[in-house]
Amino acid sequence: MQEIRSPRELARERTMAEIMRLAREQLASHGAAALSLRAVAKDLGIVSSAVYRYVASRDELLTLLVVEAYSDLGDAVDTALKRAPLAAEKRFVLLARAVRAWAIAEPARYGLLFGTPVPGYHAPAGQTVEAGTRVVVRLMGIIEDAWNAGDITASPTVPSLSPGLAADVEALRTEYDLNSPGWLIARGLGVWSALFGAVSFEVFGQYGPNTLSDASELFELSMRVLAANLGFRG
Amino acid sequence: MQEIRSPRELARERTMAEIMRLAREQLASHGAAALSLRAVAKDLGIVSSAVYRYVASRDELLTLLVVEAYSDLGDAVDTALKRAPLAAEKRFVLLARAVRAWAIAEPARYGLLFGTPVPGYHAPAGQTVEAGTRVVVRLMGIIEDAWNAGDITASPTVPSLSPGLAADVEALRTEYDLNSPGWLIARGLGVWSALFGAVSFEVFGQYGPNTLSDASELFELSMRVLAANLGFRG
DNA sequence: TACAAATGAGAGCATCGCTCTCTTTTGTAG
DNA sequence: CTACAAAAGAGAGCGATGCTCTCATTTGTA
Repeated sequence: MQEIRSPRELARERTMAEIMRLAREQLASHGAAALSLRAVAKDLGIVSSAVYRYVASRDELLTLLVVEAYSDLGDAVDTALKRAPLAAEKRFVLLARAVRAWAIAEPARYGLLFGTPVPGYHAPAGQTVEAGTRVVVRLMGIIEDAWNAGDITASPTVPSLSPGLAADVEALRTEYDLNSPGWLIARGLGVWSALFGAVSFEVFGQYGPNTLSDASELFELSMRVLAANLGFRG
Repeated sequence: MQEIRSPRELARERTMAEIMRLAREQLASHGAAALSLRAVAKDLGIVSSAVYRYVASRDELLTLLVVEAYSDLGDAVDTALKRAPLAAEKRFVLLARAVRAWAIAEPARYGLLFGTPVPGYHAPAGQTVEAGTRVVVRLMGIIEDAWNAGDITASPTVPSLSPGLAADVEALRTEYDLNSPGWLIARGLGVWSALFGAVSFEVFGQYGPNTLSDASELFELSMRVLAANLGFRG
């Protein structure tokens, strides 16, 4: 299945990869909203208008960065779960740690994915949505496996769902072919947002300047509480 | 304590308030990073350089908006808790709903507070930090009252804290004069971040385009789970 | 080798934050 | 009531930004 690539295509791909690399650098050093096509062109040794031969607009470059970042985050999570132990709680904690570690290592790219939507920019539905679901799909997979293995204790509280939520969850269940009960899926969504809430607070500095000397310990505790919310059998 | 205000001061305050109003409008319509001093000046019927008589820089205007937004959010929470019932869980849910309602009504200002830090902008420690603590102080107050009233059941899981976290929590306890045990305070911090995680996911559209027809029901469920994490007695 | 496509250069437009100088308004002190 | 100083606004200008247009050059290939 080796695609035949002409020298032209190869050169184009190299330049494109270089543009992405420089854009990633700028993103990391100056932040998402300060990403400048002119600066990328200058770093590339190219005049600003020439970069439009490769990227249609600044927004398109942002979209490429978003998709790439989602992909890298998904890869980081997959790698962490690659040869992980079977216990659901442990797998959940590994997933959570992988998200946190990636976010701390790449705060600007994390902010691009989970921070304020950049002004005027709307992600084209198709490309980004699929890439963005990898983490939650993995999370749901862990929950699903635990449920099927009987490793989830019965719902401690609030087992019944309101009708609208029940319908939404039912749609998710059919779309992703899930076997878990509705209340578990709904809790999974809540745990999902709570996980990213903890990571965002830490990465975005919401805990304040001097309140936490070691946020990782609070994170570990919170993840254990979230795991308990899912009813994972100890 | 009526300050004597000269006509000059009054005119200045009026203009300043007008600048803030127009800035708030721009923030809402075009997003935080697109906030433009020149556009504010134009809306005000003033040339761009004249606005620098009132605001030293774009960053200073952003700081003013941040402080004002924190203040409004704090007011919204305080109002919701004003004549609230005494049950801790109910008070917690009221606080959570107030945060969510404010965030949905003012997504751009919410993003200014809890989204990606704006590029190059660093909040001056003094002004913003104090304003930013009002919600978590209220949350801790609810927890504290419940604990003192004996309305919190013993820690279901993970009662002991790792040493670093224990030290951080101890510092918080003395600073805010809290009586609650360390594990409860730590859980409060986790619930705090989880609450804002849920709100951010909804406001920033992280749940995806078609996954939730009514996010409020998922929110209600998640808040009940978080309340249970705090051990509030039903 | 000759041609066409791909690529780059350069000028230009409207916008931005911000600084500088100059003019006008405005409150107030004498 | 008038004269003056302080405050406020006007305008030009600097170095940026995203993006478009036209023109020149490079480059693979037929």
